[in-house]
Amino acid sequence: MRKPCCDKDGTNKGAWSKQEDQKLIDYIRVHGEGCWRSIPKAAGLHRCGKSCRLRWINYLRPDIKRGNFAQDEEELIIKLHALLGNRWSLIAGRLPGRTDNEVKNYWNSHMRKKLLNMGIDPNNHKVNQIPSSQQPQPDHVSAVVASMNEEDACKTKIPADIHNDRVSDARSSLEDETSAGSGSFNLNLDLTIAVPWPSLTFIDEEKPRTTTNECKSDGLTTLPLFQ
DNA sequence: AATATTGCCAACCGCATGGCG
DNA sequence: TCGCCATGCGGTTGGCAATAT
Repeated sequence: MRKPCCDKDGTNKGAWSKQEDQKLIDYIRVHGEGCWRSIPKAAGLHRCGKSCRLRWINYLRPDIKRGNFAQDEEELIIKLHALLGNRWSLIAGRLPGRTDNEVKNYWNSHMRKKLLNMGIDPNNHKVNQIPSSQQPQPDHVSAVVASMNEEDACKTKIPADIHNDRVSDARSSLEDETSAGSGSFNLNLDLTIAVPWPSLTFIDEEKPRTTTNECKSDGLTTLPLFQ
């Protein structure tokens, strides 16, 4: 039986107070991120390290972009989701200032519905046989999907592994998708995306995170599958 | 005005993974 | 090679606000 990630007794749960936020911010400003398990004690917080990490990453980090998603962000999410599946951290990594939790929530509450309304299955991005023709179209979302239907768009091979672990099953599912035959459409994978900013630590030389297939050039980072 | 329903989002939980001894 | 530990990730839940009845 796995031990709990932290001592459940004596730790606060639920919403964070302003005082707690401030303590965490102050601590990280001085000491930086790292060793989340020891941060609560060091910062004088009655929280588990996991909770601190989540709070910092999803809410307190100074570079978080809050508010509605822009049109191009939506388009990017759709493309990336078609490509990667529910790899929210990877998708968020391509959206400067957005967190995986935010992208996930936005997908589940907005995008999913939007696609369904358009007669598109949000899980596999296939157009349903009986599209809901009542929907007002096309907006930019349907335009994205339409672009994904273009012939010859899917020239790109999926690399052996993008992130080594879980992406591989996204890859296999994508391969199923793209090789499924005439029933499925091809995806436009021509995505060249600028490096989001420092939070892309997995390309940091000091922390090589198994993204051996990731390439950098001219200040842009492009996943091999997007090249 | 009161109650029920729905939607959103912050936070939690459990599992997977990688590093290290 | 194995086991432990810390961290990261994705799915799920709980609580609050907005909306409908």
